[in-house]
Amino acid sequence: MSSTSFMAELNDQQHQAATTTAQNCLVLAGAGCGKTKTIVARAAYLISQGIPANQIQILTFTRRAASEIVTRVEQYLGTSAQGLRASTFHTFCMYLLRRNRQAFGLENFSIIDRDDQIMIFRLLRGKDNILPKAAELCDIYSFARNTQCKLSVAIEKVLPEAMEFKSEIAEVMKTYEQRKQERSFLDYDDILSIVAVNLQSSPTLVHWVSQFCRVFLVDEMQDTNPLQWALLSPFIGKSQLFCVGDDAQSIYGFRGADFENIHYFKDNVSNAVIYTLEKNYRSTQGILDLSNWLLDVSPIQYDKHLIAAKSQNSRPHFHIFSNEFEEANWIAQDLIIRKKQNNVHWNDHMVLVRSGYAARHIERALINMSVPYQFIGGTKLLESAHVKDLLSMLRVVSNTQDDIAWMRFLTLWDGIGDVGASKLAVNLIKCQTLEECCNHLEHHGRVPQHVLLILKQMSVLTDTVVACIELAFEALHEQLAAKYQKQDWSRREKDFKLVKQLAQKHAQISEFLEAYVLDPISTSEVEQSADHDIVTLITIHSAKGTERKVCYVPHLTVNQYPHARAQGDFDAVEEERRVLYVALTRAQNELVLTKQDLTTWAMDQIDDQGRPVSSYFFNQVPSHLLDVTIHKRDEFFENKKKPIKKISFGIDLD
DNA sequence: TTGCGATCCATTTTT
DNA sequence: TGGATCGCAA
Repeated sequence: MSSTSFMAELNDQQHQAATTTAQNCLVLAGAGCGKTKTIVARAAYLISQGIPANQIQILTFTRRAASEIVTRVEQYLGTSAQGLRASTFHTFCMYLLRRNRQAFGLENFSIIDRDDQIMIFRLLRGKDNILPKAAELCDIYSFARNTQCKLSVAIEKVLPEAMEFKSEIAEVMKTYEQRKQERSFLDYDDILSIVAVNLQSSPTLVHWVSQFCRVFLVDEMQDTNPLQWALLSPFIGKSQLFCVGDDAQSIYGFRGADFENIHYFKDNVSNAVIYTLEKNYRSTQGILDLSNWLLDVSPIQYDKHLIAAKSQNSRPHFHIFSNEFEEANWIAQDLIIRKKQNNVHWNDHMVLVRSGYAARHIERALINMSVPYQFIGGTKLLESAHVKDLLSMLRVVSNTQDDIAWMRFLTLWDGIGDVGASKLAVNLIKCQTLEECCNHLEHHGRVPQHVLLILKQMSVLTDTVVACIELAFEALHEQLAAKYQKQDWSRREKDFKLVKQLAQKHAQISEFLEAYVLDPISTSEVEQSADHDIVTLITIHSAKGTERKVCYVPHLTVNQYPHARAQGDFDAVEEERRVLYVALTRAQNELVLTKQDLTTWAMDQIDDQGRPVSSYFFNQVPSHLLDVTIHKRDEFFENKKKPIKKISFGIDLD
């Protein structure tokens, strides 16, 4: 498609935004109103106006959104958009850091992921049980970094009950930062922070960046947190800012995003022009009616009322089962029936879940019934324990100072536990070369000879990543097989093939490691090539920006929407509402909701004083918005095709 | 100190 | 369901 015919597809509002002459602007757009399309169109327009594609930087919040945009750009603009960059904030910052390490005061560094962070916190925290768990400390720390707030504020927000240990927590945080400094570790937040801090203090640096980033196109603006804003704000007046967002889809509060941020845009950017996109091209009116209703009953005024451009209509279906097993099986079966009867593609179907945990039930059913699927948002290939074990060898080869990797590697061997490993690691990071490290370990005697030999071999092969992975596998496979024998080793073993496959694209170990800390890739994404016709199982957070003809939203029970953990916290419950809103608005033609509880509605939970502390979003859903089907337990077992009776649901508010 | 077995436990979301 | 944690023996 040529870019001119692509521009012709836009409606007036989209066209106006895409061709604006404003230096800075904010596009407020509801779900399905063509946000991504407008961003792509903006890029096309700027290119047609003579701005080189490689001076346009698209920023997104998640990797998935970034790759979605890349696909759309390729689809619509083809080669004319070559050189256009679309990346997450993190990848963008890494790009800057790599291009000019000195400017950011960096020599060597290793990027550590959340697991590594947790490991450090675990070491620092010790075994005494008073302090919050390592993972919780990690969350508090990260929240404080992302919102640029005081520790006490972060504790209050993330884990209020930990307030009494504030001074101890502060001590741990201080040591954590020292430790990172000593080892040249950068955590996720450091990547953004280093860039932001340097940009703010150096106009030269801002100027340098703005030369190849004349335009920033920012997607999902509502999810930007103060740290990310600090990254963008130095460019006000230097580069163009074109930001797109929807406050009703703000679901990253836990990462420090405030859904009202977007409303402050005008205050922060003096000459900003605001555009609004209101027409929804994605869904049927029935789907939008339910979505609109969900926002309407919120105490927060979202002031959103999506209107469908589509004329065809269909009400969402709500299927109720007696247990989650039947719920999951029914979904798998329904997928099969649709595929057979309607001759549709698996591709047109998506199952949206709240968490990786929730996906398991569905996954099992899909596997049992042989429905081909990919799961996006679960445990990532390069985050799985066995792969990290293997990568720990590459890490120490790449950086002998990486004590976290040393510990992971050392604890694999018999006779070395936590304590022994950390003592050894202290000595190992004093060594200058890997050779020295190996000698030290040889002397110690617990790590097998042949493994040390392989380690030495790897050190001369740092620019042959695949060979290193093969060597590492040779060194570890026996030990790993024993370690994971009870946790389906045979399946895990296959993952190493995928790792090798990924490694082929990379020349240097360090580069390979760096790339995959930021993009650990879900296992099924590697296995299944993108054009495969398969069902997508996805977490709602990963699903922003995607759409399918038929969407299933299971687990619509009490304590799931809103989630039990959010109960009693007004902001958290409202964020849950937006999460559900995002899920509902993914569907183009059909929306199928399910839950596993035969009671048609539930009581609001009541506290000691009889005040409601939580509610279930679907408690008062007007009956005309949904078609409800109740599946009795025995029906499923007796005869799957037996007609099911329809009843009305909830209170009719008409 | 390690490593195993037993018991308990709760189970968001992403870079 | 499996993951984290605890207690105990070697």
